[in-house]
Amino acid sequence: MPLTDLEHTVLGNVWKKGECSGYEILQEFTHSTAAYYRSREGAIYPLLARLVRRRLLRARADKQGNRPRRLYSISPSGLAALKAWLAGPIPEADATVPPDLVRTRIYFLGAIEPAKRRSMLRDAAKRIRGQLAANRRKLKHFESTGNVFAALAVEGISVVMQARLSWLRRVECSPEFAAIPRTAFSPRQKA
Amino acid sequence: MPLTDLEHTVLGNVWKKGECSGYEILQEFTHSTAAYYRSREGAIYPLLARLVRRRLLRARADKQGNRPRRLYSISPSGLAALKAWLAGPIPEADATVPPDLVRTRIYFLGAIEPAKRRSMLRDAAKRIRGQLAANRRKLKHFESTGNVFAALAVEGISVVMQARLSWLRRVECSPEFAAIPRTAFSPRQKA
DNA sequence: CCGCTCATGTAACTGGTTACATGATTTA
DNA sequence: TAAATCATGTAACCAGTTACATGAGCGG
Repeated sequence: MPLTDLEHTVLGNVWKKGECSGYEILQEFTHSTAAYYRSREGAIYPLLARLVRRRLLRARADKQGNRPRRLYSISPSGLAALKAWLAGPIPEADATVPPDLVRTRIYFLGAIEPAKRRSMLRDAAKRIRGQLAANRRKLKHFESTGNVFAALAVEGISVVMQARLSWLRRVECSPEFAAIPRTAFSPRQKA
Repeated sequence: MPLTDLEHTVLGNVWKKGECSGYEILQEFTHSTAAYYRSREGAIYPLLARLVRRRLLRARADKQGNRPRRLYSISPSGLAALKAWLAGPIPEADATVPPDLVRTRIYFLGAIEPAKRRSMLRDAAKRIRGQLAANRRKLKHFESTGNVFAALAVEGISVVMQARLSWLRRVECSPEFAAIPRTAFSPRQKA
């Protein structure tokens, strides 16, 4: 059975960190700025056990430190699986637009009155700007530590967030955001 | 219990279409360009039944047409739920970066050799360009039918896809895509 | 000694996926 | 008449969520 996206991502994280505890991996996910990756213990610990069972990760007990913990490292077959995922063809689904619940809301925004549409847009833009600020800090950190690929990925986050913002500004200027509300059964109604 | 994102989206679709069959809603999802929304019968039909049970949708049998089918329409409380979702504050998670498996791959791209990195980027860019072309057709369609909010949403897709593409081009120009491969345990190694 | 972080789990649940089943009607 | 599409489901499964449990060490 093929690995899930989350499994590939954990595999990649263990490769990138080198030998590390489950808790460290967990932190990486819970502290992620991207909500998508904020996984919990209930996801990560069983997943690590799964990858060990499949011999993609190796685990050993660490008694050196103060607290007892299990240290994971990637196995040769794990590295092979990671490389296959990275070098293999991009699944068509991974190239489609990522889900965006703000965009989805706008698709249905005709259902509420113009004043509320505008406040919704302002709210969305404000939150996205906040995300962008946090992102810039992250980028600086990765650049200063020479983590080149992480920096490139974070740049990718920034350009997408900026694109979303500039699009929201364009939406705000659209005539529909001052016009009379359009109702469900007269979708062709024009100003 | 609050509605899921998919439930809100279906609710919105029924509002937008007016009275319609489960199959029509299903088509909307299976034919979506965004992989995220490509739900199957097993998701949509039980979901519709759930919304009917919660009185957010109404169902009636249609015997007029050739094939027997159930027609769904949004109820007053359903419309209220939709409006509350649209006008309510954007959850912080919905404002974070959408997941992007291409970006995730790039985060770990140091694991494969430069030649493979480049071919991966070319592959990703090619597929995203294909998506963009399909998108332009959709935009034209919505513009010509006066579906203003759908057109705005599709514009949102376009700007994000273009941002991803321009970012991929920048990544391709980065020195790491010609340099010697970086390994897991010497992440600070520089050209 | 109280609360926080480190550290590892488990048990119940559930939304959505996969895959199958069924039958009628239209189109080639 | 065969294939495609319309149309509606169900049953098994499973990854990930929610929520809880536990205990050790550390800082104030």
